[in-house]
Amino acid sequence: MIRKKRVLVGVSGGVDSLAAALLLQEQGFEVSCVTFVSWNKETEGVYIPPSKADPEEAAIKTAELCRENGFNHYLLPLAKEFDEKVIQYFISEYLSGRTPNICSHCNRFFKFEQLQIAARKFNCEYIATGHYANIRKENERYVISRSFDDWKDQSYMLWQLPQNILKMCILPLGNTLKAEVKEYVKKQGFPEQADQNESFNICFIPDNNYKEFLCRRIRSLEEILKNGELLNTNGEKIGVHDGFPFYTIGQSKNLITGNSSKLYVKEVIPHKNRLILSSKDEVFSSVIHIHKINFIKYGNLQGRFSFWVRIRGKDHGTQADVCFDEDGEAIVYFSQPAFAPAVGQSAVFYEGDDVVCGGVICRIN
RNA sequence: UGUCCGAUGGUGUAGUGGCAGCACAGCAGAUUUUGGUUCUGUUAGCCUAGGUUCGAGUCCUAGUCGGAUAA
Repeated sequence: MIRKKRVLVGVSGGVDSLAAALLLQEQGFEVSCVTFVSWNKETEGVYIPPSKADPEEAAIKTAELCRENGFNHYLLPLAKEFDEKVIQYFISEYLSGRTPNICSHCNRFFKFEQLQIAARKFNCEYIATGHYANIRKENERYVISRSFDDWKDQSYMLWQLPQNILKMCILPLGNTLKAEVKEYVKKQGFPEQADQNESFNICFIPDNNYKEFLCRRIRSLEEILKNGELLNTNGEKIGVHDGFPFYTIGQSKNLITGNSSKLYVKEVIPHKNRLILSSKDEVFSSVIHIHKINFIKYGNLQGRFSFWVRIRGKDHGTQADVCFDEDGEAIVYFSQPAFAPAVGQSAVFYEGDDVVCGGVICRIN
């Protein structure tokens, strides 16, 4: 008898990863599941509101659910790794005046990497998640492309994945609509999971207050940085702010200026704890620089190309000319100015539905 | 000191003697595997004391505060 192919599915307790596991089982895989406990009550700075489930308890419930359905299930406590790879990065980026694309970073340096490590350990040749995107092999390369469900597409968050991970990665939901996934999970006998709310926001900041998180994590941060200057584009002081890490380019919330029209953060100047504000028109940029490029569809590109570029998750994209240089950096010339590209965010390049490559925005012109 | 001008939510402003509006900020929802954006809803105000009037943010008088100006 031919041995079934083994796949390790990262399950969070939500609908999508559960659907992925069930679908793979239907397709004839031997399915094992793993749940990471990325933080717990003791993790510094993480506050779990009373309304939210304790991550350890939630993981145990997920484990029970999987085992009841005949899956192997492994529970991995990875709070230390998560802290080192994800939370530290998050903090240091904000303290440097950048805006980290934390999900994208986590997928690369924590989630998929740990899945790969666990797969080796548990003797699985494939890994899988409930992400909405597709992976196919073409010309000896593994190519990520947009999901069939245009609205749910998560290919933007996966651009950093290296070929050796993509090679062993299966995304079973790439050709399915979210509504179908919910229906499927319900039919399989999990109505409770099917009706769960979408996960959203930064996962380790359940109340979505990242300012409070930073302040809990770094003692007296607020005290040191309060009363920073708000300047207009003429260099005139028009107010004060709570500290540069709590703002990002394009932001208009939480700016008390007394100005009668809406103002947006145009520039963050960390060493002076200063924010430059302007009207919305002035926050558009035509040229951005990117680094830390990861090539997906083709190997190293050199020279000038025309691609669609997305600079945030829910961005339909902008046509742009991209010039790659020899140092692994690139300059992006948008055909139409893009609103509020922020240093630290991901720029992902598409050719049709395919992800060509991505990079981290390092400079705005 | 005289004269003139002004005072309306936290901020900036509209308001023929007839229901005090608008914008920005704030707050609350919606949306969202990142930040942010966007959308919807909502809190909150006539400097004080008199007077005229059926009725005063509006007209009159005085005061308080702010600005301008003259010596």
